[in-house]
Amino acid sequence: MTRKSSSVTIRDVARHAAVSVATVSRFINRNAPVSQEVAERIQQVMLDLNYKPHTTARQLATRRTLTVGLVIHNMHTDFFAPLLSGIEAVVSENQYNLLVATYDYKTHHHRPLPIGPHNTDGLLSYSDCLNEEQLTDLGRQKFPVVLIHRTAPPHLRIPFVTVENKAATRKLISHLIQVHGRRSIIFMRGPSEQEDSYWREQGYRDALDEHGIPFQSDLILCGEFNRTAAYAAFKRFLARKHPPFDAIFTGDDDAAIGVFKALKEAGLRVPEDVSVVGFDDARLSSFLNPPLTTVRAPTHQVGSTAAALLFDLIQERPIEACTLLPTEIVLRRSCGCAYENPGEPFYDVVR
Amino acid sequence: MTRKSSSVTIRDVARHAAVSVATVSRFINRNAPVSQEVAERIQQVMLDLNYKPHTTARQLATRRTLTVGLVIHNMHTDFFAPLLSGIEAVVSENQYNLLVATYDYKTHHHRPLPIGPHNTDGLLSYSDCLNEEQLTDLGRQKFPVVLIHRTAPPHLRIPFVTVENKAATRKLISHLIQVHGRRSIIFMRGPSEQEDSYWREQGYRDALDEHGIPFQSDLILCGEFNRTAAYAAFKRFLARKHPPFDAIFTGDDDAAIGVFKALKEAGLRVPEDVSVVGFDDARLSSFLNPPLTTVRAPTHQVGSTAAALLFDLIQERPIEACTLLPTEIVLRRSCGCAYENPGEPFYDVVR
DNA sequence: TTGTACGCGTTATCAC
DNA sequence: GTGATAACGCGTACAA
Repeated sequence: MTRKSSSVTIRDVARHAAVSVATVSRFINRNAPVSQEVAERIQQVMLDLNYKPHTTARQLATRRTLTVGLVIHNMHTDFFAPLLSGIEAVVSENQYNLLVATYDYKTHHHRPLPIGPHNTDGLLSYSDCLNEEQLTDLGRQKFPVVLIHRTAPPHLRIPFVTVENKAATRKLISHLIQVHGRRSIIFMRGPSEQEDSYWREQGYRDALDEHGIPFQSDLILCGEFNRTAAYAAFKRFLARKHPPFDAIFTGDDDAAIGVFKALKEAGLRVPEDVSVVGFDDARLSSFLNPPLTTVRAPTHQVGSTAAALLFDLIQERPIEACTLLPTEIVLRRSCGCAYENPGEPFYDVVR
Repeated sequence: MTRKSSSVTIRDVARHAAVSVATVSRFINRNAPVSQEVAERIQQVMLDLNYKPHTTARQLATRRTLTVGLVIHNMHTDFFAPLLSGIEAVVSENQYNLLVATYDYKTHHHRPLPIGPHNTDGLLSYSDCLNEEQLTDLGRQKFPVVLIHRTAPPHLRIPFVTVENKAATRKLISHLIQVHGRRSIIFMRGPSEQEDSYWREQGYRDALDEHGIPFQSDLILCGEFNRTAAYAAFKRFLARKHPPFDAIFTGDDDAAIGVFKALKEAGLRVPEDVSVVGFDDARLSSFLNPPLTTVRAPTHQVGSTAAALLFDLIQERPIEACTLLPTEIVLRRSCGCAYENPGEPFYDVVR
């Protein structure tokens, strides 16, 4: 195969510096001593020729890509930016590259995963983008994977990072009951296979139990963690025969936006008529009208922690298999709380 | 060099199927006819062995990475998600991979660009992440680059995609003057080398001229397109001896959030005392209190257009060198407008 | 400290 | 249609 290549290779450098390619390679990778004068000569030639090592060739020779991948459903949520930001910080700190792809086995299952052992050294997978079969397959190859916002299938030892959902939700629902006297609290679920949603619901049920309030399946809606779906679901709920309600846990902050709109259209006031609370403390939540009471999830930290774990895995350091990051409730006005200190800013500028 | 490699290669497939690697390669790439029975045999062996072509080796042989890169300052802005989303859609549609990196020559200039000809087939560069020298260097190598939200240095033929800033800003400022009778309008700049900010300022000046209002440099502040910086800058402005003002163009929507807070703390009402307008129509802008009057910038489309151009470049199709996407003003309440139609939703759920 | 020579997994050219 | 084999650019035993 005779191909002309315009780019300058390590061979060109070696020839101009009158040394062997091995010596140039050693100089570049600093993995074996090179005499002072030879080093200087190579350095100069590299500059003159504007030599750049060819990443792909290096990858093939070393069998390492120095790249990690992130697989995620989509990028439309407020969740995405802080998560990616946390990941990217750790990745660049480790001098690695980051490949991102949107993928969901439910819609893409006919297609192979765009990111995997063939082009990365490790993978971060968000929620249920990958199914159990895919995870099993990766596990069998001992390919480094860290799961984000989901736990690992029991037979696989895949580390994961998620946030504490249950206790925080329980605390928030208890707050609605104890402080604001709410007793008919709607719970909006997220996407069906979402673990966060499952644990939040457990917290909700626990809080009801704790206060002797019977669980009513009529008060369970599906907001899909999404403003549009939540809006539609809540409109349908209002339109049909429904039990009375005085509060809503929207599932997440994005869904709260849709609920706000539906309530507004129905002429219901927040928080006077209905308390509304969310989950995540997204970037916009404190700017909603009224500001949203919610649970703060350390999304940036979820990303950085997951990435750090992935590097531990890649470098074969011992790791923590389960990471549950702490959350805290943030009381604002939508639940009925008021700022007692009038000097406290309505708008939080610095987060 | 003797390395044990656990992965199954094209050679293994060839051996098991009793054909040559060339035939297997042809079958995989469908670039030459292969007899029916051989094809079936290869297919079966590939399944049995769970063979996956090695991307890196393929890249080295073809000299193509099937990957494009995005270089961006940081991911903290609301701007980032729709931009990336637009890019990713086109990239995956073209069966390419996307490498993302945060980089800014002003802070990273000691480090080489993590993404470039060595690991991608093309580059998208946001704003002023790369300096002219770096762009010149890439241009010399005829490496495909598309700039986002900045124009190309005049001597380089690098296509770019940005939005119409000047006319929209002029229209918005004129609206403040004509409809709301504002005449002392603060203008907040963005980061100093930001071209968007420059053109928005031209639009501002034109609007003043048009209505015979003298330009006052005392009314020019620097909000940095950032809520925290805008808050601080505006607080300083209020604290010092300053001319009277009755409206503020905040530069972008993020900065408007900081301005909202500072006004609130100063006991000034929006829009009764001061009209506030932004630029971008970020995801949260219609949810602010009051909803923000602004200019809608098609950020998702900026991303998808830039990516599409990059593929044109890579595939050597003819391209449009300059793309200026249209913007439109969005009147909400912060300028003083009210919704005339009471049925119109306060919250826009579907964008 | 340096050079030689081979291997990494694939594509593509050539001959058959 | 098919097979043998030289690239692709670099890393690294091994020998010197």
